[in-house]
Amino acid sequence: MDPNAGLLPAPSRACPQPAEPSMEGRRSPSPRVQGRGASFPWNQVSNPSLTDPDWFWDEHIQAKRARVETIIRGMCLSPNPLVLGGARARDGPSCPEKARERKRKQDLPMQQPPLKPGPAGSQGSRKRGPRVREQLRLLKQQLRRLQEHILQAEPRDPAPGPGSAQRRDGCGRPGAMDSGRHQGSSGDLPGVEEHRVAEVDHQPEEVRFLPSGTRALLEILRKELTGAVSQAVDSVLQKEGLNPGHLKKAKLMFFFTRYPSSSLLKVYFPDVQFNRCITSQMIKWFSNFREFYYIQMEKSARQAISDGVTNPKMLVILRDSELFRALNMHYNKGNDFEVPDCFLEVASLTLQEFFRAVSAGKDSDPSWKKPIYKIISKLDSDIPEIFKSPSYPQELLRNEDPTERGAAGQGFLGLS
DNA sequence: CTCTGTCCTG
DNA sequence: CAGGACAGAG
Repeated sequence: MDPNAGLLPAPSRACPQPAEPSMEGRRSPSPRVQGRGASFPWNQVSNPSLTDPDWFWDEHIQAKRARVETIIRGMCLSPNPLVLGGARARDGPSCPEKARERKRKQDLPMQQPPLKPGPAGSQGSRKRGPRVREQLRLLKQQLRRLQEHILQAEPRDPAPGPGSAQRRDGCGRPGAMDSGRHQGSSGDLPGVEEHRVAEVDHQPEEVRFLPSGTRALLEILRKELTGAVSQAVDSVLQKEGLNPGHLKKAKLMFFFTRYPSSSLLKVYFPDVQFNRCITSQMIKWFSNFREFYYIQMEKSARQAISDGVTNPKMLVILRDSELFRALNMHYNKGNDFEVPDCFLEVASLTLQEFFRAVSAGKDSDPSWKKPIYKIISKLDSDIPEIFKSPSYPQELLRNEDPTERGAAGQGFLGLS
């Protein structure tokens, strides 16, 4: 039954954080990086001595090394420092794992506050996705290299003429330390980009006094730091998990399928790494979709009855009806997708079933909706192939603009 | 016991 | 929409 059974590593104890947090946490890392860039030591130097460049050099290298070491130390102590900021708000006893979780950790009272994931080093890294762990490992490695470069340079240049430092450790070549990453990940963070531009174009006076070799090194250091940090932030947040785009897609898929199986979901979300948590979250989405759907149907059916309608066949949902407006607003907010006819047919049928049931007084039975659910569950249609594309709703996401685009029915035609 | 799905709540 | 309780099927 469970396609996941046997595929998942048994010890997957708890689930990665749900999607919601990571969606919103996306903005938080930016200021963090900016802050670091903004407080780089050379911005604070008040009166560099031209006659004693060595002193100057040592002071700043010391300071910089201290910073880097702090970072590295931080990385070692806390395997996941970057996520703690805001992305884990709803982490905790949320996934289906929790039941077993409670069983295993018998030493923990069930009421224990779901706060800390625990001492970072010990159990923190055990459950984390191999992907993230790998990324963090790479980051540590990068920072380590950075530190080594600093240490190499520290014995100071006798006369840091143009290029002397470069020749010694190879740092002079742009990209010597790049070794194939960088790829614009830092550029993805607007704040970082701004800093880079600003500091390159308006180098503080103090920096100009530095020997060119030193300047080059500082430049590289800065790029490495901002690059590495922002890349780490990106990769950690990258959204393993579900993002708003996935939600949007799921809603559109609801027009075709009300009861998608988990295996179907896997096929239509090839970019999602499914695990128990993700799967149940997505199933939950559809459950929520259905809830809204059935509530609307029941409401409409009762309305029709009170309006004096007697023949269920009269109940057909057209694109200009109130019911359609509500549904479209819920599943297709931007009105940027053309609701398929098959959905309207199924919806009309659902409405009629509710009408019949309520008319016949079936609603006195506590489980009177069950038969209706059963009927509707057999009316799923095929989902267009395009939905199998990982980036399908991408184009639609641009129009996420909340500033209304004409209510129901009109926006689409009106704007085309 | 696990997986799904519903219901109710925030 | 997420959490959590709960029910039913397997």
